[in-house]
Amino acid sequence: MSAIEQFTTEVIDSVNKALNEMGASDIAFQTEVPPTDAADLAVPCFQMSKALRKAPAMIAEEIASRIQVGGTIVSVTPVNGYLNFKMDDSMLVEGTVRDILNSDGKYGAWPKKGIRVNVEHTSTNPTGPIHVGRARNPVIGDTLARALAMCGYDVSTEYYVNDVGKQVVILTWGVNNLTEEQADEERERWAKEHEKEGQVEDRDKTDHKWVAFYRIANRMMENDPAVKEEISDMLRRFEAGDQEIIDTVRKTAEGMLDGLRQTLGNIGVTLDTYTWESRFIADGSARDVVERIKQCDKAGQEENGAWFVDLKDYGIHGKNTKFTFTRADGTTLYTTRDIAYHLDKFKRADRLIDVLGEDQKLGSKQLCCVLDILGSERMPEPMFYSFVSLPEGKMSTRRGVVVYLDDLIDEAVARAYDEIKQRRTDIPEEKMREIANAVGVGAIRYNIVRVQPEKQFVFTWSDALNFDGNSGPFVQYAHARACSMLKKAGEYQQVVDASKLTDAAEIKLVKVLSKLPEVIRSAAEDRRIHLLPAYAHEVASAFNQFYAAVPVLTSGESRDARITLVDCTRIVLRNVLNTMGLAAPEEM
RNA sequence: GGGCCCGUUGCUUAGCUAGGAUAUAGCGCUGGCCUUCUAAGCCAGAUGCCUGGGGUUCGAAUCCCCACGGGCCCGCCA
Repeated sequence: MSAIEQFTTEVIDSVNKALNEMGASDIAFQTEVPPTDAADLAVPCFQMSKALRKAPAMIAEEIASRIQVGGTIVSVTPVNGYLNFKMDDSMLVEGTVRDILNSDGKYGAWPKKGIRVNVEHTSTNPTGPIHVGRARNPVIGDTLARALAMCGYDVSTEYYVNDVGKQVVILTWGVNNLTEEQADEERERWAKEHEKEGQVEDRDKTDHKWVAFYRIANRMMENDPAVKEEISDMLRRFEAGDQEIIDTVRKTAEGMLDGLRQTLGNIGVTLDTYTWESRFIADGSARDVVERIKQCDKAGQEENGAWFVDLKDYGIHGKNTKFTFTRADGTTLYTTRDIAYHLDKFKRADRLIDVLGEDQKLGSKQLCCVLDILGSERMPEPMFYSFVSLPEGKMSTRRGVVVYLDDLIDEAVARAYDEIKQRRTDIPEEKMREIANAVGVGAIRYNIVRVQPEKQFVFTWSDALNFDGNSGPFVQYAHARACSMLKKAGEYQQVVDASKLTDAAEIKLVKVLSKLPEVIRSAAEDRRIHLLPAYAHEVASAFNQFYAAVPVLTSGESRDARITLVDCTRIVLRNVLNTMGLAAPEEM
């Protein structure tokens, strides 16, 4: 048990004991971390007021008078109806420092739970590069997955690749029927049209190279009846299960995915499994879903050959209650396959989390309804994020109002490189590149997770490239600073001695360090991953204050204890950074 | 027309699920700090009718209702 947990337990026990003596044993109360420094933990007495028929202030006084300090509790004072408890600093310091040193890389982590969680994220259609709007998805998904792993879950991550349907078929037609010359022309035309946005499409990556084909194909389909017929024919053959077409489309999607995967890798996101949508057509499981729904009595209804389920009993309103799961020609729909996909995922994991754009809310709810109709006891847990827009409006690849993630990465890394180049002359070029990469990518990821997913997000370059204050680089810098001090320290004795760490800045720092396990728990269990950057900033900030307040390497008899504290801070910073998917550079 | 989400200072943001003590931080702004260990830093200061209106409560940024403003959804698309 950590020092803080011990303290909390003792506070609860002592209040319970006092209430017991007062003849009120069953009264519920809460503990909270007070906003003032006057206390480490507080118990508000307002709720007890009714049952005890006394004013909160009086209750607080009476309870306080019955509590004998001891153990980790060093004082208890009644203030305005609150019981303010102070914790013994030396126990906090020694307990926390010992925990951190013993656990090291595992500090903040929780014991294995033996529960498998599958996190599906990103899953963008393989028809073009990832733009910063969609970038919220991999960053949120990957961070959540890391937090869950720290929290003791067995985590797997998964990308659902959409290789079925009109979009990819159009792209496939373009890639296979258009020439490089046509694509070059298109790129030139596009570049001219979007000159002021500075958009280049000369990247040697499939996702960027192939958008030109995609755009031409879309245009031709609208204007050229012959092309339209050709594509429609491909679609028909695809749905009929023509293996040749299915394979060709799959190949295109795979090519596209190569580019997307590179981009994801560049921001530190790798996924364990890529599941192809076409699989659920090929293995017949989508068909099975159709048959199973049809057989549920209250469920399947037919209308002009197409089948649907009426969901009005599920709290769905208006015209959304009609959920169609087959076309008139008997073929399945995206959502039907998605049901098959979720049933498949349930075989592989105990809990499923889907990271989805807010446009998927209705679809996700309908999916859950149908799973319920099919008798599933488990449900996927969706996590939604709102869209990112640009100051000039909604992001749209077609209108060219878009910032590609690759461009953002390049820009951020370049800025980080300039920054290092300015301040350091002693680091070899290759090392500088490596640090610039860590810092640039860190700034991007941090900037995305720091905002609650459900909030709307307006992308600005100045925010995304912020390296100060509440930013990734700020935290990374604190880590690098700690590493640098440890390097300079040379020989020292690792000590756990609270009598040598008594400065207010030291106590404050230790208090902050002691919170990591609870932050990890809440980030994972409550899916509040934005707590991670907030906490990381708190640690870095407390460390910087400590750094300014107290000399470390030249501090005589406190030297070893302080260096040990620096090492603890280094461990905590590195662990939070890793949980957020940010690199922890040792120098910057 | 129906439904879901968001609305905190010049800008961005925490707190809201479990209502309580002076509402959290960052950017920007003003003024200080590099002969202590990395100034991507530290210190001090100014800035808020928590969108508006009702209600519940001893007490509301937090819960309920109604407006207003912004986003998203309502295909035999994916």
